[in-house]
This record gives sequence, C-alpha cells and structure tokens, in this order.
Amino acid sequence: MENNVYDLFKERGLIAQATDEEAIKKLLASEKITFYIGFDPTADSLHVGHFMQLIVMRHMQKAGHRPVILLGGGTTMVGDPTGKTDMRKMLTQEDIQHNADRFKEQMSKFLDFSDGKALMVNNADWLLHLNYIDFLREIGVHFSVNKMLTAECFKTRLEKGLSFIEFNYMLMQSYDFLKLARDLNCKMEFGGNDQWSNIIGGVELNRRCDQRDVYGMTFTLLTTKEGKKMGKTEKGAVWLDPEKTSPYEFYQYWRNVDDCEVQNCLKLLTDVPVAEIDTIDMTSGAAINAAKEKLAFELTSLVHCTEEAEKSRATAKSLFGGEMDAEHMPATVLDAALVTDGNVSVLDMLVAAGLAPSKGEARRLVQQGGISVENEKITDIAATVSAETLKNGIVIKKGKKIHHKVSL
RNA sequence: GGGAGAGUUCCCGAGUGGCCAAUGGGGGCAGACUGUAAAUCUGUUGCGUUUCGCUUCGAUGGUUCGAAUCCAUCCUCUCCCA
Repeated sequence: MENNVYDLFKERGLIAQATDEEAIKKLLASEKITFYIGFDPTADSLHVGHFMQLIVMRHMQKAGHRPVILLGGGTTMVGDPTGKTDMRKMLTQEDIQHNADRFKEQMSKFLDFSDGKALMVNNADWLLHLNYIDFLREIGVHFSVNKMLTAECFKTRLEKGLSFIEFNYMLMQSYDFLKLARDLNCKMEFGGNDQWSNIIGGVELNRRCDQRDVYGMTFTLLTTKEGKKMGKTEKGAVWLDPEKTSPYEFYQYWRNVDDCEVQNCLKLLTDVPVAEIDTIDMTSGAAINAAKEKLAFELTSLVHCTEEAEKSRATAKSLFGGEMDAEHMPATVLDAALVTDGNVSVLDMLVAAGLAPSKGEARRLVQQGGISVENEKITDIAATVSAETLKNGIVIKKGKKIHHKVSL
C-alpha cells in the first residue's frame, strides 16, 4: 500500500479546507473510493485554471481511487455565480458534447480511462429532466436561504445583484453530489477553494436526505501574489491544447512565473520531492532560475510530452542565449499580397503575425525600440524586408521575450 | 405599479454645446535597470495612406454652423416607496 494520498496532499500543501480531516484520512487509507470533481464545459480546451483539479485526480487515481469527471452540462445552463460579475452565456448541447470530447482527450494525459478506472458523466442527464415541484420538495426543503446568503460566494453578488437562476446553482451542484453518491457510491467531492460553499452544500444534502456520510475537500487555488487566478495572460488563458497554446508558449509561461511562486508551483503541480524543493536557495538568482526551468520542463512534459518539453527548453536556451533557433517558436506564413515591389514592410509583418493588433500599435513598437528583425533593432517605421530574405524565414523579436518566425 | 438616478474608450472614473480621440487612476505594451523574476523610473495606450482624415461616449431619431454634452423615444442597470 502506498502512502496515504492524504498525507501527500498535506505535505505538498494542496489542501485548503476539508470537511472532516480525520475521517477523510482514514477513509482514503482504508478503502478505494469513488470521488468526483466538476468541470464546466464552457470552452473547448482545459486551461491552467484546471490544473489543480487534474493533478489531484491524478494523485488520487495513482493511489487506487476512482475519479469521476462531472461535466456541468446542466449547471452551465444556470451559471455559477461564484467570482463572476456577469451571467454566463448558455451553451447548446452540441457545444457541450464537443467540449467534453476535447476534455477527455486532454485528461487522458493525466488519467487512465480504461476499464472504468475513471468515468465521465454529464449532469445534464439528470438536471434537465427534473420536475420543479419535485425538486423543491425533495431538495429545496433542505436549504436555508438565510444560511445561503451568508455564504461568501453570494456576499459580493448581493451588492451587485444576483438573479434567482444563479442563486439556484448551489442546489444544483449539491444535488449532483447526492445523485453521484446514490448512483456511483461517490464519497468525496473535490474542488478549488472557491467551490467550498457549493461542496459543503452537497455534503449536507447527502446527510439530510440519505443520512449518508460523504466528504468534501478543496485545494489551494493557484494564484499570483496579487491574488489573481493564475493561468491568464494578456492573450487570455494558457490552454493545454497545443493548438491554442503552443508547447513553447506553455513552457515560457512557467519559465516566467514570479520568484515567490516557484516553490509553491513545484509543490502543487509537480512530483518533485518536497525535500528537494525546500532546499532551493531562494536568495540565489541562479538557483531560482534553475528551479523555474525545472518547473517549466516538468509541466510541459506532463501536459505535452517529454520530447516537446526538451524542444521547448532547447529553443528557450538558444533564444535567450542570443541565437536564433527558429524551429519551435510560433510562426506565421505571410500572405503574398503583402509584397510590394519585392518587399514586405515590417509593420505589415507585425500585424500579420499578431505581434501587434493594429498598424498604429506596430508603429509605436518600432518607434519605441521594441522590435528586432534577425537580431537587428528596427527603428525606422518604413523598414522593409525583401521577399527573397523572407523565403527562408526570419525571426522577429518583440520586446525581450517574444520571438516569432515569419516567412513567405 | 409609483418615484429618483445611472449607462463614457480594456476596467474604474472625469467631462454637461466648440480648445474632446475625450483629465486621472488601474491594467496592458515598450524602454532603462536585472536573473527570461520582482520593485522602481521613463515612454506609450481608438483606427488609418498620420502637419491630415475617419470612427467612438447604451440604441435610434431630432435641435444646432457644431453634440459625449441639449430634446424625444426606446433598451439596460441601481436605489427608494408599494
């Protein structure tokens, strides 16, 4: 028997809150349980915000427990008000199915779905057919509005306005847990710490309806030190789908985390032994950088593959070492229409490559000295590159870190 | 249902007839400094064929030589009373 996963979670600092620490510890040590985590299929790829969930499921499955991925096909139609300022769009069934397929594909890097070792279910299957009156009588009676209103997740919304539909989200999620406990003997629900209220809602509902003891646990949210959720960049989320965020960009994201986050990220997201992480000398720039490199490498291997991680690392090293290894960086092939008199203007290339949203922006970048072409700083906004040169591809550098290959 | 108020650029928020592409802050981007970090300082932040032109201030119409600003209608939101 492996060590108790609970101890592992504890050691790596993953746990934020748990309904009953002792009982959970005992439960996880004594039997192989079924547990679940909810995912909202609102996008067609998972992103870094889902990372913690995936890591936890992975640890759990390794320890022999069975993960159930609950897709919020039904709850998405209601919209979780937690941390949101606006209501969400509603998705069609086709969208949800499409997203679910992508999720499963990406999750299979973390989880083994064979032989029912992990399940994926959709709460639309039971939520959509609920009868309103029955639901109120069976589930609604167990919830106290007074109590709900004191929940943290509703507090901020009370100031901004909260619609009735969103107010019901907690009941839906709680019902999910009841349903899964009944049908699959699911004993635990996990979630990010922002899900705490919703999770205890489900735990209590199980106790009240079925006198069943189930447990809930939330884990630390990955946040930057400003308290923002991690995984967002100016371009939006950092996706796990290589089509949406290339392995190199993914690698760079982690390579660039704040100093004070490195140890934390290593503990929360990788398998690097805690003892090793604790010995990192946080006063040494070199040691910190080595740690970041390790973090980036480990995570890229996990999400993509070791080979991609190695490529990304090699590319990063050569680029920041001043060489131009154009192989694995994002690339754009230009439209031939941009050629005038055998040349292409640098401004047009910047816009075409998505390095600048408009020509005005591109112009400013050049004027402020933010653009280099083939390691030569460009300062003239009228600069051009000949079509001949472009045939072989050139490397444009925007700022210090963004490299982009452009060819014709 | 009755009454009061609000909707401005990525966000917050000034502006209440021409000097407004619209103060300020946040965020973003770039430069300097560094360690591909943070902090700090500087520049910049609607679009374009850039001494100029075009499109923007909830929507649509109107008044005016001229509207983010005035009028009408509509939409959305907040608050108070019921």
